[in-house]
Amino acid sequence: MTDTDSSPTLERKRGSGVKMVYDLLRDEILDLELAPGSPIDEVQLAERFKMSRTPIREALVRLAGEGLIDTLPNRSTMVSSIDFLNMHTFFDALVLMYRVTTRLAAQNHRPEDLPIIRGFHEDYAAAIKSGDALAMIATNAAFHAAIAEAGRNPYFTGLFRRLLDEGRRMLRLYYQSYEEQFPQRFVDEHAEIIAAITARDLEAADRLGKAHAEQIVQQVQKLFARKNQLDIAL
Amino acid sequence: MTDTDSSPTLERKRGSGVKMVYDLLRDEILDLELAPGSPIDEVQLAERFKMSRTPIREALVRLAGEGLIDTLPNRSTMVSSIDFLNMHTFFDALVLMYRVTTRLAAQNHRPEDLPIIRGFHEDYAAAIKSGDALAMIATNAAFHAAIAEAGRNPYFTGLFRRLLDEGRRMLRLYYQSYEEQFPQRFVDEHAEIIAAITARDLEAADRLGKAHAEQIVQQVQKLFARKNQLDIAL
DNA sequence: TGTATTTTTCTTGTCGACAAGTAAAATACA
DNA sequence: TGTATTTTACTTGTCGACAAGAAAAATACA
Repeated sequence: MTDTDSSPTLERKRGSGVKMVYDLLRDEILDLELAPGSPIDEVQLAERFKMSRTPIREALVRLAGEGLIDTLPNRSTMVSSIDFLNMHTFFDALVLMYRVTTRLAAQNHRPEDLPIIRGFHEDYAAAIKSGDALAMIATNAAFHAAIAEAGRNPYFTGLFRRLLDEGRRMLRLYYQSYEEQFPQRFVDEHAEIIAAITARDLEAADRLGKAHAEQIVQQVQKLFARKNQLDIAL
Repeated sequence: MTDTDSSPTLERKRGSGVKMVYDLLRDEILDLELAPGSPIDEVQLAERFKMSRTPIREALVRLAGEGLIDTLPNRSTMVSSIDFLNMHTFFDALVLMYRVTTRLAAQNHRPEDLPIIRGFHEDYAAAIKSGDALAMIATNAAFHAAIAEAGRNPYFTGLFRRLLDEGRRMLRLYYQSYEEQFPQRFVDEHAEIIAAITARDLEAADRLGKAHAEQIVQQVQKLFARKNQLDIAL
């Protein structure tokens, strides 16, 4: 292995470019660094990442497949908007997935899953304590995603992940302007959920998952209502 | 608009190429004309469709996003295999989606949805009568997809459509060698489901959707068991 | 003859250039 | 001055060619 390469940062491994662009754009979209409706320009991205348009294009096709960007044929492509009118369909799906993934975790989890779940549980508790709203969102999502993985149904985990992503985007929109606390109660509920999963108590897991999801949805809706009220007042 | 074009078939509209390739390959995969594991060669497809590899590639990226093909980096890409080991996760998801979409249809359907649903119901009855197994699969899927649309939750309809696609592929595998009848009973159950939706009876819709789904799953599993038994005997 | 190494072949990944299509700008016309 | 039409500018879609990586084939060596 002769080390004659002089520019290590410029030379990426073949195929790593699309993944990098995909991951980065995905994060920027979900973190609202790229606001909904923002135009996405291929040549601009090509210059930014110092590669040709081809791999950029592939990343964009993937993102479009997940509904994160919208493409108008022959015209432009932009970050997809958040559909507030049909938010209830989102909440319906979210609650059901919370329920079913928690139940399946109680049924199908393996011993090695529990430490992972507990780890995210502690991260979440820490986020609550520190008052970092964005960390709360992230760790809560990670906690429930880990539970879903332990349930071992890829169809459900797939949908659930998409919903959590979309939720991340929506919450980010509101937490930009507010510092809000998720109540301590959520931490206790997480602990109960872990107990039910560990005990393989399907019914309890189902019930707790549903109740917890509805709590969260209520909290979010309360947040939205207050925000809208303020918007109207201003 | 001067009509100087001499070769109408060769000149496709800009952007229509990827859709054509995508749709066609998708159908071929779901109909098992392309068997699971079949290699997919870009240049071969490019020659077949008389276009460059670029639009072919875009179609393949889309198909990969839906899990219909698997790509080994720098090596090959092939039609994704059917996972028989974890078929129960597929059935779990399918039953739940049958349930929830039927319930939501009872809740959210609009008058204009019912004729569409009834239309597919009649198509299904006709398929049963004619004994055409593949038509049974297709019309049954169309019937339930229409119900899901009437439920108006894009998250659920999205997952459900994917599940129905995957089911189409699995059943196609078994109906290649067998001529099997779905019982007349399924037609009656469809009629009951329509009645519950029309009456906006959520609980009945939920119950019927679940029972119907479990019937179908049982039927399919029975089919699989007999097929496997035969395979062993041979 | 059997194994390690090199060479070849084949497929995918990336590139730069060009063509088609659309929106905005500029011009013509009333 | 206001509207219709042409021109321009810019973005996306497609192409052909080349480079990188990996498997298969061929060769060298014991």
